Amino acid sequence: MGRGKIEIKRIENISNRQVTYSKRRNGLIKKAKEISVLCDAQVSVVIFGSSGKMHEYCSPSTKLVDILDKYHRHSGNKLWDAKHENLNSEIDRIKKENDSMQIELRHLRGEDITSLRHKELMVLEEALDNGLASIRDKEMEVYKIMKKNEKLMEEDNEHLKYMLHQQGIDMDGGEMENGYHHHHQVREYQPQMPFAFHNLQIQPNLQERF
Amino acid sequence: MGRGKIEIKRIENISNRQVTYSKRRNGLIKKAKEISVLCDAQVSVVIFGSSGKMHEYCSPSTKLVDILDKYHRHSGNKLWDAKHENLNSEIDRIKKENDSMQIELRHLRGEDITSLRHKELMVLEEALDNGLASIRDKEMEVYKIMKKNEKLMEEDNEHLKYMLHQQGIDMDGGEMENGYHHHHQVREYQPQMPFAFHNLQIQPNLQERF
DNA sequence: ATCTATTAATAAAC
DNA sequence: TGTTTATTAATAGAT
Repeated sequence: MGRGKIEIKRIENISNRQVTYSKRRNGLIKKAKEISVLCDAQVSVVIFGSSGKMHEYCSPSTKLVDILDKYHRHSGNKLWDAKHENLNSEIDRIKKENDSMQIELRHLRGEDITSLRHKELMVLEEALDNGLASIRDKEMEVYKIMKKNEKLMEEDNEHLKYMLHQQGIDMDGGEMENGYHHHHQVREYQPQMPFAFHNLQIQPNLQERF
Repeated sequence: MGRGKIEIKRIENISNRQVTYSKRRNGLIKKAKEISVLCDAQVSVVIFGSSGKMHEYCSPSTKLVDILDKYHRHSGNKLWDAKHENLNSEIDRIKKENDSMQIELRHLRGEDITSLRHKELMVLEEALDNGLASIRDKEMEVYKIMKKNEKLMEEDNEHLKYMLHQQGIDMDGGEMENGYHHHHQVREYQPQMPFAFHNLQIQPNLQERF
C-alpha cells in the first residue's frame, strides 16, 4: 500500500526506517484503538523503536497493569513470579517456619498430641517441666523481692513512728501541718523495683512453698 | 475499507462484533509483526476479547517479560511496585507473626522471662501446667494400653503353657517340629496398638503415680 | 509534514 | 470459522 509494494524485511536505509517506523507506529496504535472501541476489547500495545524510545497504547478505562495482571493469570503466573522469585521464596520459607512453630506451640499447649509417639511425648514433657521450673524460679525471685520490700517498709514504718513519737505527735491520722509526709527523710526503697507491687497477688502455688 | 464505511463505535450486533474482532485482531498482529521486522522494533500486543480469551504477540527473539521489564523501567517503576508492595507487606505480616510465636515459644521454655511482669508469669505458668497435664494424660493413656497388653500377653502365655502341657511337651525351649510357634491359634492382641512397644521405656514421672 | 498513487485491510455477503 | 469482492484505509515514495 503505497507507491510501490515493499518486502517485509528490515529496512536498511536508516531515515527511511525511521519514517516508516513513525508512520506504522501511529497506524498500529490507531488500529488498536479501533478494535478496542468496535469490539469492546482490552488491548495493550508497547513498542520500542530501535532508538530505544517507548510508545504505548492501552484501551480506555483500563490500566496497563490490569491487562498485564490478566495476562499474568492467563499465562500461568509465570510473569510476576520471575520478577518476584526472591520475595516469593522468602514468603515460602517464613511460612514453613511459621507452620512448624505453630505446631510446636500447639504441642506445648497439649493440643494435637494424639498422633505423637511416646518418645516425642517424653521430649515435650521434659520441655514443659523445664519451662515450668524456670517460671517458678522467676516467681520465687519475685516473691523474695516482695518479702524483702515488705520488711523494709515495716522497718521504715517503725522508724517513722519513732520519729513522730519523738516530736510528741500521735500516730493516728498524724500529718504535718503542710499535709506532707516525711517519707523523703527516710531511706529509699530498692530503686530498680521490677514489678508493680500495688497490683500483685500471691497465687496459691507460690504460697504452698513457704 | 470494506463494502461500506463504518463508524468507529461499539458494534452492537454480537456476531458481527465477534467476526470483526477476529479479523481485526489478526490484522493488528500482522501489523505488529510487520513493524517489528521492517523497523527493527520490539513490539508487544496483548488483547482480551469481550469473551475473555487472550491473544498476544511479541516480537521475535524477545520475551514479553523483557519488554514489560523495559516498560517498567521507562514508566518510572510503577509496574512491579504494586505487586512488590503486596508481597513485602505479606512478608512483614508473617514475620511479625513469626516473631511473636518465637517469643511465646521462648517464654514457654522459660527463656527471656526476666522482663516479664508477675501477671504474665502467672499466665505462662498456667499454660505450662495445662500443657503438662494434657501430655501426662496422654502418657497415662499409653501406659494403660501397655499394662492391658501386658496382661493379655500373660494370659496368652498361660494358655500356651497349658496347651503345651496337654500335649505332653515341656515348656523349656519347646518348639514345634517345623519351628513355628502356635501363636496364630491364640487370640489377637489389640490391633490398633498406637506405639512401638519394643522401644518403650517407662519414665520415672509416670511410675510415681502407681 | 503533506500529497497521492498504490497496495493492504476489511465489511458484507456467502 | 473460511472465501470472495467491493470498498475504504494505510502508507511508500516523492515533495
